[in-house]
Amino acid sequence: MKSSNKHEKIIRAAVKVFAKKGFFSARISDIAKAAKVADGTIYLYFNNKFDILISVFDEEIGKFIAQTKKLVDQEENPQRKIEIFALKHLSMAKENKSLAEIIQMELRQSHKLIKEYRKTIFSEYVDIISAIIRQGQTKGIFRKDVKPGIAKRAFFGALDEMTRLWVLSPKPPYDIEDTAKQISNMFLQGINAN
Amino acid sequence: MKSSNKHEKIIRAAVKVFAKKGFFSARISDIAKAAKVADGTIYLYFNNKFDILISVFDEEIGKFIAQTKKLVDQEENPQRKIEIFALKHLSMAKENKSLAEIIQMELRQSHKLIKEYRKTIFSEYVDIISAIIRQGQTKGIFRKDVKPGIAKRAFFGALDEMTRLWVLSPKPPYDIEDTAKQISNMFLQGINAN
DNA sequence: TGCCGCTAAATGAATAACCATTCAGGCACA
DNA sequence: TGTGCCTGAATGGTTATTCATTTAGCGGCA
Repeated sequence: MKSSNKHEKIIRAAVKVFAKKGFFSARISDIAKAAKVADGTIYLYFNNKFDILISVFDEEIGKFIAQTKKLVDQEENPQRKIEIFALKHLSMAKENKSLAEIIQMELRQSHKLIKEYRKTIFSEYVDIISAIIRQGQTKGIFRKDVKPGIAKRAFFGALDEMTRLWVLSPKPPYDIEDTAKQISNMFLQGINAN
Repeated sequence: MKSSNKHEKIIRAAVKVFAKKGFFSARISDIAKAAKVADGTIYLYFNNKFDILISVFDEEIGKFIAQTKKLVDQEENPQRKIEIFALKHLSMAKENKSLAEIIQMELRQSHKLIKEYRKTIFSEYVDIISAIIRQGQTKGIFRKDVKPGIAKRAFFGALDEMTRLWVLSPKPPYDIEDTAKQISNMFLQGINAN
């Protein structure tokens, strides 16, 4: 049995347990049980509880951001790029509900390290949006008086709030694709140059 | 010395301590020290630590929602209503940073009670927006194909994400009124009927 | 006014529970 | 038998909550 195997098993278990209980209420023994290893084994692969959380962020969220970038890069048209981003974001929330839940909850903690972490990793993600906006402004498709720094947050915030709905509800109250279309549509009309 | 005085002192101290450390890392003795009372005194006014958090929500957030409703009701024009809502929301974050911080963090916890709580109190708040949208649709000002349930979340999410920026940054990176105007402007153009 | 006794409020040290982390030993395979 | 991985009970530190004791305020009485 490869050690990497166990590392992964623990990460996967942690995603589930953190999502269900939140970081502080989750016990190491919960994670151990879910991963089917002994409590002590966890400390062979991670330094401490916090380190598990950080690893979840790094490995799972990092993967997702890379995917999104790649998808967006494959498209030329800024408007289509926006639509793709929205759809990818919401699909993630649907397909990986536990991870979405952790992003929702834990990345907003006041813990210093998490705050720093959030700034770094999320800037990278949200800046995908502002890059698209600037590109569209250069091409004359988007209004020039819209500040990319504000617009990117507005768009991300809208998607994030929809995600919250998914996370809180047992069943998706709206269709993912409809929602992505509606949100990006509204946003595109909002920043559309006449 | 009135007992209500002490209740309030504790609540105010709790807002500060929770904002700084987060609910789980905040110690009762921290709150007691900040409120200048003995640890035990807190239990004369609250059942337990969680009860303090809930009271913070009830009393402080409740106050704020009532204010917002009143402001919005005083205006007739749906577009102006939207602008007023945005400005009020962002002003709150600026003027009461600690409270905004707690809303950002704690209302997203996975704790069952908090989840329930969030649903109830936030529906009330966000439904102010959907009511405005419906009103505008009836008047023919807003697009009819926009779903109020989605649009309200998009707008709220945009504001909430800007709030997060305030909360995370030591100094507001954008001017409140500019931001409120930019966000509501973008949103209004986005849902504008032609 | 000054004193006494009573009640409610406040105190903070002691308790008790919880749980992250450690580590002495066990197991399996070469 | 030696090596490396794994185990899970024991440890120790932390902190919410309790409660025996103190303090403050008040009314009645001489």
